Amino acid sequence: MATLRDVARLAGVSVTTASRVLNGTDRDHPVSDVARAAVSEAAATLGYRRSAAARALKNGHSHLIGVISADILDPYFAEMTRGIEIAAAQAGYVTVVANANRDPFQERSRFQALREHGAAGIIFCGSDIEGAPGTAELAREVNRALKEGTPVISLAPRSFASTTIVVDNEATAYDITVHLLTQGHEDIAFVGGLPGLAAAEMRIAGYRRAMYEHGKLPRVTGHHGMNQVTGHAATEALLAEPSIPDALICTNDESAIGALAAIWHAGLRIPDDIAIAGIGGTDTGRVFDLTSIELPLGELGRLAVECIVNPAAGVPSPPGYSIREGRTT
Amino acid sequence: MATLRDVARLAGVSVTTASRVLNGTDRDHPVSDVARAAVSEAAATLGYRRSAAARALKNGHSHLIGVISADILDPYFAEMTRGIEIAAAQAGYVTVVANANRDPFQERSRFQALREHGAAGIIFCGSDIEGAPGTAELAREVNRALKEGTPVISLAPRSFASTTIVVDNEATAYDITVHLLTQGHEDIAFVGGLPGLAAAEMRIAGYRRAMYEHGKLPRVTGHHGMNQVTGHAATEALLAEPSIPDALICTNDESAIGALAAIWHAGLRIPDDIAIAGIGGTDTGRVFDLTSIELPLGELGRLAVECIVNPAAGVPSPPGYSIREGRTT
DNA sequence: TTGTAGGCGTTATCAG
DNA sequence: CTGATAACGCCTACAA
Repeated sequence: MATLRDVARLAGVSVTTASRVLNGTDRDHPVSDVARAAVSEAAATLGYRRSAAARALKNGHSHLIGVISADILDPYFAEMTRGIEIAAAQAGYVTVVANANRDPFQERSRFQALREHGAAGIIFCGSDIEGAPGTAELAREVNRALKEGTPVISLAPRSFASTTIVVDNEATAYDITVHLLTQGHEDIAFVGGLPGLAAAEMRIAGYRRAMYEHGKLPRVTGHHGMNQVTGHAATEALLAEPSIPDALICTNDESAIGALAAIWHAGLRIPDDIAIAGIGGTDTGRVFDLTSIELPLGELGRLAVECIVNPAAGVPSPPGYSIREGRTT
Repeated sequence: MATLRDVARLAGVSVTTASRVLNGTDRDHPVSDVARAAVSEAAATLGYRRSAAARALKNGHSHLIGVISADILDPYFAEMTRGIEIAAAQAGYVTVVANANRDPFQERSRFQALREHGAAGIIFCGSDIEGAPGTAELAREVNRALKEGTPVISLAPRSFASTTIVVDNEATAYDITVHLLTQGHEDIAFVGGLPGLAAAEMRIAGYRRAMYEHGKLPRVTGHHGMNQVTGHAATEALLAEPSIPDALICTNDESAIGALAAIWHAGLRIPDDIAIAGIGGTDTGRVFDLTSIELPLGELGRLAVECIVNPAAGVPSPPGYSIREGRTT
């Protein structure tokens, strides 16, 4: 690999000058046109590429943004990640993605790896499970990072302290529930979630509040998963019960798609026999024209990157959401 | 941040000894138990974290594996990426993900960024479009990397030279087509693809070959997209035509899901009115019990990592595939 | 078994 | 406008 030294030598200037040209630092440290030209040409002929490692060593941090995702396969998080990646690339950063399965130990080891690599900031996608083993250790690690000046952003409710950019989970579920209630649905079941998972529990709380306020009895089922497979299974079980609900509110779009598949497989009509609504607003939901709470997933990612790249700007307030009325309700 | 020097000082040993303990290099360079203990303790109390930047600078490459994905939202590529991430983490590498939209210019700039960061290897997920502008520049860049010893792996047919691990796209489409044909379907249409996109064109070729061999007329539609939305649109258009086929083979599972949604929306029955098959074997397909060619996506990712982490082992032969018979045919 | 010293490629500082 | 030089944190010959 050609180094800055090589370029400087070939251009007949000092490494300092070469560095200034190649970094556009020639604002404050002017460089003659002839020198600039020589450096550019030398760099081109040598195929010079700067070393991120050396710069990171010098500057104390790299242009890396770390993402710790609960599940990179879940479109909900994938859309966030995509938003992060796009914004990061625009700002000249590259995105490091880690899969952590909501396991605090995995999260911590990935977090440490990211820190070792001098990440400029680390973003958590996905909330945590109350009291899960390893939570305290992770919190300690996050705390240290914060203390040392590395921004940590959470795009979901988390039990450790960090910059948080989230939409109000309780409110989303409340709103969608009220929406179905005013459409005339009476027996609305909630499908999906994970015991202790903050975001899911908040959604259930919102659902419950809406139901109580309208004098209906809440009914939470399939509280053991957040993906298509678990949504499918939970709905199948539900359909086998003596009384089936006339509408389903699912903890997220993925569960809703699973529910939709199950209802379709059972030969029932949507929404005539059972209506379905999700929370998320992912593309998959859109193709099935799923009624859902549309969350600005990519935008959340973009905002997180903003916080890292330009910390001075302060914490942005989370963007709003809206109800997308599809033909599943 | 505590440095190796600090740890050594606190432990009362030299940096060399500290380094040896902290890297497990004390195999070839034995360290006394007391020194080892002192170093470990010092590291712990100081909260020592090694600097990936410094190591990368010293070693000439970092423990980063780059992934350039056509679309990180597409489960097909996301499953590959997940496989890569898991294998990489196991080997002590972190995964850098870049989204490139099948645009050679974007691919090139991401590729360069990855190289600047000293990636140990770079993996391409998704094939390329014949003659797309920028292809030559990207090829040149890839060539340089190869020449300088950076492994480049392609998990899809690509026009530049690189280590390639792909299943036979032509054969997969041929097989699934024959499968439907022997089930008695006569008028089978092919849905989806992108003009010039290598993987898609190969699948179409396989479909054509099977149809010709069975004396049927091929019919390719919706040749302008590979995702759920385009699959949905193409199928809607198809259903509006005077004669509708009795089966659909979709270029990938995503298109197939889109097709399924369209047929469902149209009120037709699957497979009675129209059968559907995909190619991919992603989880979403599984939930809808889609008949599909099951590709070992995660495994492909794992193999790519293998190539990078352990180049001496040589290029693995691509794993096989199988037909998954669902209830959509 | 332990330590010393040089250098990886960059950039900031300071001196022309 | 230009350049010499000193770090940044780590690894590893080489020496003891």
